[in-house]
Amino acid sequence: MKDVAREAGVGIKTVSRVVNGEGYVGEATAARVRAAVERLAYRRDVSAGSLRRADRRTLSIGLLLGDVSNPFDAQVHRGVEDAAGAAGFAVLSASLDEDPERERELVPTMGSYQVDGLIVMPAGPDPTALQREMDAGMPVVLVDRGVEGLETDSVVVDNQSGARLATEHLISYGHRHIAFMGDRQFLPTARMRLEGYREACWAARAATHIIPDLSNEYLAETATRAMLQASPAPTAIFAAQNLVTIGVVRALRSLGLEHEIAVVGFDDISLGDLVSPAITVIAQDPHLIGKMAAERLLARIGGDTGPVEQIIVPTSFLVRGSGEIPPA
Amino acid sequence: MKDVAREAGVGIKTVSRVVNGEGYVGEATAARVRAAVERLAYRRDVSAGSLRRADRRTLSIGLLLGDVSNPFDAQVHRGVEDAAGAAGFAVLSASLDEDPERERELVPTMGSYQVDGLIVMPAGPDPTALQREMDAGMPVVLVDRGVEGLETDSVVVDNQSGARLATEHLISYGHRHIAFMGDRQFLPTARMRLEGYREACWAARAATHIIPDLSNEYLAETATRAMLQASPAPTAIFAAQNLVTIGVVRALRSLGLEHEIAVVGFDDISLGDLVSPAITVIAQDPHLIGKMAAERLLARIGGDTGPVEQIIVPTSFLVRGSGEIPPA
DNA sequence: ACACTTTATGACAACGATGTCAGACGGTCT
DNA sequence: AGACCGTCTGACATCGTTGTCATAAAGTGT
Repeated sequence: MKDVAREAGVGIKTVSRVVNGEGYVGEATAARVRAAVERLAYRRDVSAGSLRRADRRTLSIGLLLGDVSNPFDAQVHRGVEDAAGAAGFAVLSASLDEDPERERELVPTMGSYQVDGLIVMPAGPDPTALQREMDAGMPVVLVDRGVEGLETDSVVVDNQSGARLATEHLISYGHRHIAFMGDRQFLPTARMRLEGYREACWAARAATHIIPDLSNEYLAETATRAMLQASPAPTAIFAAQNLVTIGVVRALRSLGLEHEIAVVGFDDISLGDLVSPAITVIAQDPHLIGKMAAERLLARIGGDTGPVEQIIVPTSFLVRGSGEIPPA
Repeated sequence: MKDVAREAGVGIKTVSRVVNGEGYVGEATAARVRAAVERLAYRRDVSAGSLRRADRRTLSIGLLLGDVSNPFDAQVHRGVEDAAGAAGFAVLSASLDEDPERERELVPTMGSYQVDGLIVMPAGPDPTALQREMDAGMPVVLVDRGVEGLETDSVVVDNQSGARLATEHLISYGHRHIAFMGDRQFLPTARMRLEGYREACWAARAATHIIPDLSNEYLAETATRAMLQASPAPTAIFAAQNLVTIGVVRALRSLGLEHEIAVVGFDDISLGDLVSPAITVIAQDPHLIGKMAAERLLARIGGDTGPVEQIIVPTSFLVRGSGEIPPA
C-alpha cells in the first residue's frame, strides 16, 4: 500500500480510502490510485486490516464438522458456504471425526486464526472448549446436535419424533419385532433416535431389540448379519443413521433377504431410490441446516443479541418400498 | 500479549519467546509466563504474527473445488485436510461451480487472506488469475485437471487411457454401437475421456455416438431416454462422469432396460455395487489425489524449487455386472 | 467580507506480534 | 584482573492497514 501511494503520488491513507470505497476522495486522485493498484497488482491484506480495525473482523468463519467427506456433512458445508459466501465471508473448515480430543484441539485453533464466528457439529459432550471461546466473545452456532450445558444457538432436526414416525410406520405394517441399529450412543442424535424408537415400541407393546454403537458401514453390516442368525429374528429394521443404513442394506443383500425384511433409514442415502427395493427413509435437508446455521451466525456476528434460539428443521418421510414389506 | 507480560512481570519479547518455544528463557521466568497465559486465557494471534515474520507464513492453504458437496470433491477435500492438518495447516475452501467468473473472483480473494498456497480444481481454461497469483509468489497445485499455458504442479488421473479401457471392455463383450455420454466439453477431463473413447472406437472400427455437455444428473437422464428412442439404438453406454452415470442408470431403470443395455461409468458412485445390476466403473481415488496435491503444495511452501511435476494417480477397474451385458 | 460547513488530503499512532540489537549477569580461560 | 563467552532479558522498530486528527481549499449563507 505504501508502494501504491508512492506510485500514485498520494498519502497511504488516501489509498486506503480508495480501496475501501470510503468516499471523500477526488475523482482524479481516485483514478490515479486505481491505476497504480492495477500496475502494481496490489491486493489488500485482510488480516493486517482487521488488526487495526475496531471490530477486529476477519470476514471468515470456522466450520467444524464430523467429516467433510460424509455426504451429510458435505451438504451442510455447502449450505454454510452459500450463506457465508453471499455475505462475503470465507469458510475455514476441519473434520473432528467425532473425536472429543480433536474438538478440544481445533476449537482454540480456529480461535487463533481469528475467525469471526464458529459453526460446530460437536464431537463430544464436554462444553468447556466451546464455552471458553464464547467467554472470549466468539459467536457459536451448533449444528445437528446440541451440547448439554452450553447456552447458544443451534440448528437441529427433531430426531426423536422422526424416529418415532419411522418406527410407527413399520408397526402399522404389522411388525412387532423391530430392531434398532444406531450410531454411538454418546452422540445426542443417536440417543434421541433411540428414544423415539422406544416410545413407538412401548405404545404398541412391541419388544425392543437394540444394537447401538455402530460407527461405520462395516460394523453395521457385520452386526446385521449376526443379528439375523438369532431366533426369533426381527422382521424389520430401523437403521438410525446413513452409513448404518448402507451397511444394513448390504448385509440383507448378501443374505438374499432384502425382500423379506423391512427397512426404514434415518437420513437419505445417494441412490437409495435405485436399489431394489428402494429404501424408505426419514430424510433431512442438510443443505438447509447449514444455510440456517450460517445465517444465524452472521446475525450474531452482526450484533444480534436476542435470546438463544433453537431452530428445528423439519424432516420428510420418503416412502419407497423397503419400509412397506409386511412381516413374513 | 502485552497483558500477559504485565501479569507475569516480564517484557513482551520474553512472552513471545515462551509461547514460541524459542529457548533462552530461564525456567522460573517461563513458568511464570505460562501461568499468566493460563490465567488470562491468552491465545496467540496467528495472523498478527505472520505480519512481522520474515516468511509471512499464515499456516493456511486455500482449496478451490468444483463443489464441496460433490462426493468426488468432498473426498479430495478430506485428502487435502488430512495432509495439511498433519503439518499444522488450516484449510480455507470454496466451491467454484465450474464457473470461470467465480474462479476469477475467488483466486484473488484467497490471496488477500494471505494463504500460503493454493490447491485448485480449475473451473475455466483461462490461466490469468492463477498466473497472477503465481507471479506474486504463491505456490499453486492443480487437481483433477490442468490449465493450458500454466506451468505448475498438478495431480491428475489418466483420463484418456481410463476411458479407452472402459470402451475396449465394452467392445470385448461384442458391442459395436456404444454411446458416449459426458460432461461439458470445456472441461479438460471431459475432452480427454472423449478422446479415449474415440481411440477405442476407431481401433475397433465401431461407430461413435457422442452426447456431450451433460452438466447434471437430470440432463443425463433426459438425454439417455431421448437417445434410446433412436433406431438403431446403442447397445452400450460409456458414462463419463459420476453424476452422468447416475442419470443414465436412472433412465435405464425407468425404461426397464437395465439388464439389456451395458453401462460402464467413470468415477465410482456410492452404492454402485448394490443396484441391480451393479455398476462397472473406472474408479479414481479422490482421497489420494487430495493428499498428494497437499503434499506437493506443502513441499513447495517449504521451499522446494524442483521442476514442475505432473503426478498421475492410477485408476482401477471395478467389474461388477453392468458392463458385462452382451449386445442383444 | 465574514463565519461556517463540506470536501479532500496526509501525518501519525496504533493493532498484536516478531526481528534486531544492546546490555546485564555469571562463568571460564589466560 | 581482564578478556571473552554463553545465557537471559527487554527496548524498540517494524510488518500492512485503519482510526484519529489536523489542515487546507472550496463552497454556502448572511
